[in-house]
Amino acid sequence: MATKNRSRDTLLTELRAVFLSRGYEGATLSELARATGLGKASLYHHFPGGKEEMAAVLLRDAVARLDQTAFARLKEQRPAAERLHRFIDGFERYVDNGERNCLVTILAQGTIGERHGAQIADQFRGWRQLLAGVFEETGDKPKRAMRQANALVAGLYGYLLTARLHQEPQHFSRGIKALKKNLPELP
Amino acid sequence: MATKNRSRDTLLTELRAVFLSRGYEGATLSELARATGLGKASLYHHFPGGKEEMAAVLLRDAVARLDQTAFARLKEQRPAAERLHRFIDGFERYVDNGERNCLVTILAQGTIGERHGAQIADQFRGWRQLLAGVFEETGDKPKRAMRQANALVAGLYGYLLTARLHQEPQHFSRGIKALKKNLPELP
DNA sequence: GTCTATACACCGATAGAC
DNA sequence: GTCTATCGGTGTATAGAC
Repeated sequence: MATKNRSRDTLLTELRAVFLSRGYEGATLSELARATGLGKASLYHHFPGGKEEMAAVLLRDAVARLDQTAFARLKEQRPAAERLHRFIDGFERYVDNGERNCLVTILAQGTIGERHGAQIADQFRGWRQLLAGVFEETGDKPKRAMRQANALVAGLYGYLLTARLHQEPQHFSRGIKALKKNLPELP
Repeated sequence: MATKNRSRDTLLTELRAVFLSRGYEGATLSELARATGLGKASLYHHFPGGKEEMAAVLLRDAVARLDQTAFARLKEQRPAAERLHRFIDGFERYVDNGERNCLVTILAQGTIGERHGAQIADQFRGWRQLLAGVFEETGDKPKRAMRQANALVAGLYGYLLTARLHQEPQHFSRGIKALKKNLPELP
């Protein structure tokens, strides 16, 4: 499994880079082929559905990565406050300290967003529930826990976006530090 | 299909809608023509530089609107805390209570972002300085004032982005309410 | 100012050899 | 699995009549 998936993982990594920097509509088959070192026809061997299938696969993959790298940490066997910190650390790693964007937000626009927007929304609502539950464990009442969950996710994505607008990757790291300060203290 | 006597503002409004929903690369001349009711060739009369000029004009226009509608309120002759509230209200209006996206963030990606990213970054750094100055007036020390400025802008854009991810426009309004609670109290 | 008609490059996608 | 060659369609952009 690991051997078989290694080359496909490499392929996905190269394709992901193109979609991240160009968006779905901006990513052309020529550029995708060049980035992978394959011919255009070869890409259709791996993705018979063409560009749209590539994006769909990468979207599912990005959601899985975000879940495993960040949100899954909220379910570990640890004190709630510690889980929150580890979640933020995971998100930081997912976006490579603010230097990489989140592919889910890129693909949530335009054609792909229209097709998979409902699924994305369901996923984020689930994550929000999970996060709010952890805040409740720290002592927050349900309503406040939900507000805290919303504020945290909005903060993470907001700093990521404004770091790009400012063209200052450090902006993200500093923001994340501030978000952590607002969290319940570690035991 | 719309009115025959269209002003330039009307034209820009129709073009803006297309770029907002499709992005720069996704907006085609055919769709831009259809949205305006003009032929493709007629668009080149108004924008000799074609699609790229349309985007450049709309980007400048969006920056000006954001400045006038939101950030300019930070310079009014009022108590600092009141100016902060009015700034947030202005931003809310700029994005139509979370139902419209900010064109600057849309065009900051892809081709246009590569060409105008430095200008956009300068603009946002200026706005950040302005905002931090107002926080200083409310009693914050420079370092904290800057953090507050960053947190506020990240919050505004973060709630705007996550509202779209959740497909819940109300998510934005609730988030804005929370942001206001963290502000210095009104006199 | 707006139109019709058109140029021509590139798009996504397929056929078929190897 | 990868390639070369090529398809039909659409993209941006222009020419020129009205």
